[in-house]
Amino acid sequence: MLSTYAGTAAPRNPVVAISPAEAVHWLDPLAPMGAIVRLGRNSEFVVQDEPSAFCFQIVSGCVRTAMAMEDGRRQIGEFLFAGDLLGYETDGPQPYAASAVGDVVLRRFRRCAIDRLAASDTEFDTALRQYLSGQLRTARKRIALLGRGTAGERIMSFLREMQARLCEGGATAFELPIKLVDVADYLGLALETVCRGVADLRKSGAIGGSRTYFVMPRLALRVLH
Amino acid sequence: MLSTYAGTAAPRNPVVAISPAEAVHWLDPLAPMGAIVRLGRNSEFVVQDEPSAFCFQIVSGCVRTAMAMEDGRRQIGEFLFAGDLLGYETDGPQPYAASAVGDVVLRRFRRCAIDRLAASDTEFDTALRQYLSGQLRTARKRIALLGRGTAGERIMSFLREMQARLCEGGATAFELPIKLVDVADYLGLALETVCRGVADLRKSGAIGGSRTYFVMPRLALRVLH
DNA sequence: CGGCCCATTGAAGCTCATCAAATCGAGTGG
DNA sequence: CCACTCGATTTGATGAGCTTCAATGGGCCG
Repeated sequence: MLSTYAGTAAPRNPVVAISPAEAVHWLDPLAPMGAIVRLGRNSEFVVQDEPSAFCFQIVSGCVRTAMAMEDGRRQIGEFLFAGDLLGYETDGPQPYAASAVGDVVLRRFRRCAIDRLAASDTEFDTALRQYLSGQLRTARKRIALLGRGTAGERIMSFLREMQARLCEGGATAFELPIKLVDVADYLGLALETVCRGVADLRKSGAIGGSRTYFVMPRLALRVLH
Repeated sequence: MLSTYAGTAAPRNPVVAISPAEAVHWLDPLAPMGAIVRLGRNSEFVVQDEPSAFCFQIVSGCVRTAMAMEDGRRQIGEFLFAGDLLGYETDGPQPYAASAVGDVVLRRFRRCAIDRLAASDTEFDTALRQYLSGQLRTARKRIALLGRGTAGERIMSFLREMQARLCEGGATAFELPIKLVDVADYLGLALETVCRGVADLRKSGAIGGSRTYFVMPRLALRVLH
């Protein structure tokens, strides 16, 4: 596992779009220093409680971070998609493990390479800071969701997130590449609760589609932001 | 409210301690640009959903950030104490309001002043990045706690946090300056649940003290990290 | 001494977790 | 093409943990 190739691939989901076709990503300047890594479904490439000198940019596919407790409880920290950066913020034992949800392609960097580039490249430095700020805002929204949101709200919020990540432009339909177990551990719910919640949303007409296919309504009607 | 003075005060709870007596904080280089603000109990100085051009360093006292929903539910994002920085990560409408728990003294900066200093001072830039990374790690621990922790675990985790913030050196006893309502909204619980949880911890001997006074045991025995 | 804020305790109900079993769908091999 | 298998989703029944509502008690300040 964790095979390494020399090569590049154009990252999707750019933060800065210069032109519709040729997307520029803030991590691009770092690309030459990155090794491409290809992983199969469920392979774990960051181990909980062990230090890791690496960060990863998702090139394609979906990655999850997960914190496990001794008694089997599990919390998923985030799902990452093409363009996202993983593992920068923790130097030392990693509180969350990271693994591939499906097949993924990653670009691997040493953490210090990022720090070094930040020290010399002001633009990159700003982008990194904005990235961290954004992650922090996102994490805090999730704190409110997990602290005070009902099961239905958590599920709807999750689906909106996925819509934002998985739909091109203003599209509203997507195929969810994530299993219910993972969704449940992401939302702090039981798998059955998620299943029932989704069924309820479908029966009430709040969303459309069936099984792993979702059709979201246009407007964000009162979904905990 | 929100009166402003020119003046300085030595920040407690430094991130970098050069000598025991003369503590140096990473925000110190910014101090000359900051205005001192004194606020009374419960005064709100950042309003939810409204933009704010300012960041604040807590000089003394305790501050809370809170997100409120239309139906009265409320989530507290964090409690901040002397030395902490608030409000850097969000430029634009603030998802969380900020208010004083008791009387507080703050130092106020423009957000752009921080960015400007970061661009010119490498050491400060690094410290800022480490600060953001630390906040992110903290927020993600909280996500696991709120997603999967029981009431008892949340409460114990909160008390440990407070011990870390409020106790000098290795002390284990502290007076909690925060009301149960706020603790409840911080932990995503009902205030009665917090009250009962604390009572249970006391009855079982897991902690000591009474009312707002807490005596923690020495070792961290299985408290969700 | 009275009023107020907050902590505390009790009782009842609801949401969600847990346990168990049925069903579905995608492969896989005969 | 169909039977079989395995992983995943779905549905049902029951119960635990937490919330909610209500009332009491305790400390502090005017």
